[in-house]
Amino acid sequence: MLDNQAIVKVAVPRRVWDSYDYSVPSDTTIPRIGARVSVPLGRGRAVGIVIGYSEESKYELKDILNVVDESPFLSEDLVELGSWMSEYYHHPLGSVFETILPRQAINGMPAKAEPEQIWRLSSSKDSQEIKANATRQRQAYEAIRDRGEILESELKQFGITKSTLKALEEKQLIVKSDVELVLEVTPSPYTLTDEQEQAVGAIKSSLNRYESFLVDGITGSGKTEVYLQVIEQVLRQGRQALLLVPEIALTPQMTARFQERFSSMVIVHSMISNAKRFETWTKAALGDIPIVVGTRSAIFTPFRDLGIIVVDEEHDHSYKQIESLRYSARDLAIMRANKLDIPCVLGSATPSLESVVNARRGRYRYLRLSRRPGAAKLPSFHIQDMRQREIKGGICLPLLQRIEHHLDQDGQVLVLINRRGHSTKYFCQHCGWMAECDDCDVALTWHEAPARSLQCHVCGRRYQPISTCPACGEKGIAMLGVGTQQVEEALAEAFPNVPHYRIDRDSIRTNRQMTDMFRKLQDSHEGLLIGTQMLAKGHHFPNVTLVAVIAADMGFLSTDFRGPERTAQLIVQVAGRAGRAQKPGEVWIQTYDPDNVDLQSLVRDGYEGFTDTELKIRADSRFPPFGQIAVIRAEGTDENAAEEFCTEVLDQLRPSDVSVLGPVSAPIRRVAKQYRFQGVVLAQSRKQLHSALRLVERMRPKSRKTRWSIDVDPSDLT
DNA sequence: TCTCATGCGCTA
DNA sequence: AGCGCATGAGAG
Repeated sequence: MLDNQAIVKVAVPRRVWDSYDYSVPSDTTIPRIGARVSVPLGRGRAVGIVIGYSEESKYELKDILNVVDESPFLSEDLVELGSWMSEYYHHPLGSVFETILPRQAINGMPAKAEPEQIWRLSSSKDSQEIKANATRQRQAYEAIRDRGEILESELKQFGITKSTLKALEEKQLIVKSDVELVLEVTPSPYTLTDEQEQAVGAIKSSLNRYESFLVDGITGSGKTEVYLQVIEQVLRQGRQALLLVPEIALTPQMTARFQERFSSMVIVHSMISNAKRFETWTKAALGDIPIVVGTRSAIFTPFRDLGIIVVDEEHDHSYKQIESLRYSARDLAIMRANKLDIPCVLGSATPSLESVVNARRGRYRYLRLSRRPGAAKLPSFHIQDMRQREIKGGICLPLLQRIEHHLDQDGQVLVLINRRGHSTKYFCQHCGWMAECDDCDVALTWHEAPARSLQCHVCGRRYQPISTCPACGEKGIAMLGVGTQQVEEALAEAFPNVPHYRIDRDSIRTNRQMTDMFRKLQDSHEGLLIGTQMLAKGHHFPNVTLVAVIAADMGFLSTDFRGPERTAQLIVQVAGRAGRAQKPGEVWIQTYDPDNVDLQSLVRDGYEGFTDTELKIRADSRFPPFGQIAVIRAEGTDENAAEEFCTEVLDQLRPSDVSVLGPVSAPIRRVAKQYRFQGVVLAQSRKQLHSALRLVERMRPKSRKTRWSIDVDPSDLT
């Protein structure tokens, strides 16, 4: 081997902690950082990413087999981000790149980007030539006509295929051409409020350098318009933009707003096919896509020249991946913006406590949008003490009367109950037996719909209903605990003439169903909506004048340190969907614990008041954002092995200057036959936390059946 | 992760 | 001895 041979450091997509060194044959051009290379690995081969170079290596090196990409597949900032993630999340470097890269990239698929096609009508012919039964063709034709011109990829989203377009093309009704990346912006139809103006100005003044902003804007205050205007500015500079959204299926108006405003945009989300994601990647990397809108994993999209990252609804927990590599896309957005020296905008009506504290400490610039454009008023909050009240379908009588009152006044009522199903307990009155999942340590939920069955809400397993108790043989089956179906049943009985709609995962499976239901509601005066947290996202309900929160206690009294935060966010988000028109709304929260401090401050001083109260509690307990936290989890079918390994890891941590709590079994001890144990690691500083975790990160359980993980900045302790 | 070497229990 | 399976280590 020659002395001066080039050596590349390659991250191989396997569960390994370090990069591997390979030599580059002298007749091969040295691959660039971020490029994929095919390398021999053990007996086989792998496609990895070049993450650096080296002068020498202590290993007997093998040559790389070939260079897959001439221009880098991952931008350099993503290569750095990958290494940073491996250290920060204490996760093997190779697995980190496995998470970052789309499947096709790991399989070595070449990154060739075909030019995007755009369709428009041809001048001469008219639509008479489309046969009456060719509904797809008509649909495509009309979409193209209505928009003037439209991307083929957008048409595909409406379910229009290449063959449909080809048929229209042959009829000479439409023509296609390659997309020229000319930015087309439809002017804003809105006049900005002073606050919006200020926010836009502040962000625009720091384009081209790193700064983070927290846009704390109540629902309806026009955060989206702020995003649109700053992104427009970034695009005018010829740079690209990344917008992260919680769950694209539930944020239709956000994507619609962007599509109306900008000509070429691509939607990426976690549900999209791998092929599509790969294509989007290669195009964004080449600079052929100006804006990418996507969920969590879109944070790993490579860009040629990214100019801004916006994280909408930054408090949303779907930004945190809760398995394997447990990253937070919101935190990575900040990291990535910092590395690229570009601004990062976090927006929310209910900012996370972390972000609130970061803003207060001056790490983020705080931008507040406290007013709604137009006359729309904010709802008022009230507590309904339900102690010693008669209860019907989970709702106490005074609240039921209030619902009646609002319905009489032609107002719609929204009832929030964050539990699917009919009854959460199914038991024998005679002997006390209760239906539980065979594979999990949880009670089964009784469902009337879509089929009468018992369901495990943890693993999804279903069971047939029974008429006699399997323990004592008596016919004494009864139910307790209220879910959406039971509330719906009770309200339908109480108000038989009012149309009611249930919104949960069982009743609404597609975005279309949601939209249809939403339309019906808009057209009618009266209406009862009963639903879960699905109500907190996406659609607004302008005719709703009363929001009734049925089971807030579960959340506020939850043992999880983030329970109250989540509950407050959910209530405020749902409240924000209501009463946007002239009618001011009311929010009533029924509770058995009216003196709860979190609840009191929420009702008295709104989300901001809640934030102050809850931050004091967090400060006292040294939990985030006033301390650094990680959770060690171990699970396996062998209960003792899992617990022992968890103990072993925690014992290794104890001597360092962190506090270690546990091991304890997880709140649900067994899920899908796996016994779960966990421990909490609390530290004063990041440095302390990470040097402690470094001691244990490479530990391996005795048996392969025991699996374990480190969760840095956990979103909850479940 | 994937692959291979090792070693143990079981059977004949 | 020979087979199947679980376990542990290494890959550059």
